[in-house]
Amino acid sequence: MTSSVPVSTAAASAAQAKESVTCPMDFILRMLMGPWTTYILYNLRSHGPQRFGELKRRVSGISAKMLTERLRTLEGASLVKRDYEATIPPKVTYSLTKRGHELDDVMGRLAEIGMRWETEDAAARAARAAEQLRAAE
Amino acid sequence: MTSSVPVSTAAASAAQAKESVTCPMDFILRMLMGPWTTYILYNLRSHGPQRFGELKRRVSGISAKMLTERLRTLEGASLVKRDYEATIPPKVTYSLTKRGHELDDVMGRLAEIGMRWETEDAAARAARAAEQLRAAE
DNA sequence: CCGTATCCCCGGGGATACTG
DNA sequence: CAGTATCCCCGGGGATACGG
Repeated sequence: MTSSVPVSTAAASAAQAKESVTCPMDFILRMLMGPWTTYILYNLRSHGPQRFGELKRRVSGISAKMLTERLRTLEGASLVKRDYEATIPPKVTYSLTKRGHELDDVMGRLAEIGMRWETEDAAARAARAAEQLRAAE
Repeated sequence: MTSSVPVSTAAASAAQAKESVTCPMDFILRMLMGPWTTYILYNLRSHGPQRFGELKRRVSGISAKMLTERLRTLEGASLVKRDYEATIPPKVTYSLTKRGHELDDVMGRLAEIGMRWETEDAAARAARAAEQLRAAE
């Protein structure tokens, strides 16, 4: 998700709405589609609540600016919770909200489908390669 | 999804892989996350196979360049099928592949969750507004 | 440690014009 | 009709430096 992941422009969304061809899952996908979002949610799921720096280290390559922006967005969508402890040094912990966990089974299904396709594609490639060899003989 | 939706950069993906914190659903989400992608899949689902111009009209606001690029990507991922008839004028029809339809139930679930959240949020806003009024009296 | 502020650059994507 | 080619511009996002 390094590239920009502008999902759709506001103008486009407006246009969609006008045409009343609105997509019910657009809102939620627009969220998931954000750059780095899946990595963030995935890490919060698999490693549990964690601090900003921890998360930043795990989602390798992300900039602080980007991570902050994504977390704020997810927070705004009530998918992620931010816990601030005003100790010195300060300690901020992020975790999935109840709503965030509602995506668990969908995420699981997507992961399952993704993995199945991956193996199917690998098998197809292997079959093609074998065919190539056979033809070459 | 008007904005650019570069999901993650190749570098980021590579970094992820290196850290072996790979997300199994990343591939598939990277696909769904592409700009306009959901609109396209949604339209192909609800209106069935259709021609380029038809699709372009429905996904209002999208440019020909973008639509072409997205369709090529979806084709490459075997989610969409392209049928070309060399008549004059030429006729090109796009439709979901079998694999494309494998996303149907996940899409359905996402749509359901999205709509539920929408109504929940609307209710919450209404409650808040009512509270405001009550406080103002 | 957890951010925000500033700067700057690159390329994504729209508009237009043109071809098969 | 279904694209491709060209141009051009805007802002997304990284790097750096700094504040709470």
